[in-house]
Amino acid sequence: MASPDAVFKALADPTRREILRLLRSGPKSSGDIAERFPSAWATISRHLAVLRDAELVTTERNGSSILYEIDTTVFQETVEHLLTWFQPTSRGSNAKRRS
Amino acid sequence: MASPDAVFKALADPTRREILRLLRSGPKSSGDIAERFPSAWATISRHLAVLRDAELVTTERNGSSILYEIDTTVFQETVEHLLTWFQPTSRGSNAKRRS
DNA sequence: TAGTTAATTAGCTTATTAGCTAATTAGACA
DNA sequence: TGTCTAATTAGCTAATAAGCTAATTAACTA
Repeated sequence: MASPDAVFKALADPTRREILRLLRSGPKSSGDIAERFPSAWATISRHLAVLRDAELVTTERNGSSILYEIDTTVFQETVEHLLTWFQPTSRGSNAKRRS
Repeated sequence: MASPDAVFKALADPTRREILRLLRSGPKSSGDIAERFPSAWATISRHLAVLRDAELVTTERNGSSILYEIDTTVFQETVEHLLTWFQPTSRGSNAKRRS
């Protein structure tokens, strides 16, 4: 399981968020992704490795290329993680009440 | 409005996430927060500044001290931001269909 | 097997950030 | 005003990460 650290760090970079955005329309190869960004292919490749370490994407070989696919599992866990911060513990006397 | 960049970067540090966790039980002063962490007060102070820049906390002076309070607004926006990544755009021919 | 294409890794530079101690600011209040 | 206390900012070091080009790996195909 990916650590929250890895996930938030991965999401902290705008290029990586753009890559994820791009992958919403379906799996793409490293080269396909790279050519839509001004950065060098090697740079994109490293971004992809970061996303994979964070388990935000999965890979699968398809003939001569490798397809990157968005994995929503970790997104869901992250959202749940964030949701736990929403409501105060409500044990403290200065916790605000819902109206 | 805080940028997603600032928000995710702020959340990427475990100490800052711990601080937010602590603030769930109610507003606390910089000193109160600092004494629960092994890091120096100045270090915690900088973490608090990062959280404030990301608009994850708000501050309010209370007598001789400054109270930090968690602000759930940006959390909500962030969750919504993440939710938009959940479902594929479903416009692409290789987007998976829901079963 | 040799060559070609796809992709990653190596090795470097530059920029950012976490941590520290010391110095400084900002209020509160006698 | 002068002095205490709370908190931040300054200035430093070490670690991390993004960017590049060049070198290397991995797999397909003639």
